[in-house]
Amino acid sequence: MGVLAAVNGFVYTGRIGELWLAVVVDEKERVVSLSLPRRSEKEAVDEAKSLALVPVNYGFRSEMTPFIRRVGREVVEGVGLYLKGEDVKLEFDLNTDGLTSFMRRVLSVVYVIPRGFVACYGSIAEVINNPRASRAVGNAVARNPWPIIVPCHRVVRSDFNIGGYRGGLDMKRKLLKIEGVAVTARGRVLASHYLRASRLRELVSKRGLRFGG
DNA sequence: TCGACTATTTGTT
DNA sequence: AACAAATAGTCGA
Repeated sequence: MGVLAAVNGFVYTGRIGELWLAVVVDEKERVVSLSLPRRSEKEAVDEAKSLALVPVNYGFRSEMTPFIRRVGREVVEGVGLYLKGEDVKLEFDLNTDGLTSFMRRVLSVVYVIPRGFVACYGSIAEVINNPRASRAVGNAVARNPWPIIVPCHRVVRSDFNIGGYRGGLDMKRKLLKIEGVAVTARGRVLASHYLRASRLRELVSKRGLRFGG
């Protein structure tokens, strides 16, 4: 009964080493959502489905077209290479229909945080001209349907604690380490990796709003 | 310096 | 009305 029309889609699953990744791909070959690498296939599937912001009528795997299957495979392979430390560009066609305007602004900023850098929730709030909305930013980032592709693991707390992560703090630490961001034993990132709001704003004006505003 | 705690704050369900 | 991956402040050890 939602305002949003449902789309037809499929869950593609694949292995990354011992782990599983699930990707929801719609009929137009756009990525609706993906899971983080999980220990079981079911866990990954459940997470990917729960992160989808668009209502999806899921079809059987046997009904997947080769094109849809290819998108799923490319996402899994891309994330797999990423976790191996390769500097791959994770650029995919995304279904952004379910994003609220606030999430669009927040994720647009998160999208431009470069590899090897972090920014805090408050800085993002500042950049979207809503300086006191840091907590709401956390709320929005927590529902990011495309973890790793939209690098929400690069968002940390203003006191340099790394903050929370849907995929677990170990995963967040691992991702940051892969990108060359040092995390101390106490779970702090070094200030040298920290992007100030002014620099973040410059990056946004250069790269544009990936998800609109 | 560090934790524990408080008031304040905003978008979403 | 309640929640969340927050923040800035205080206080005591």
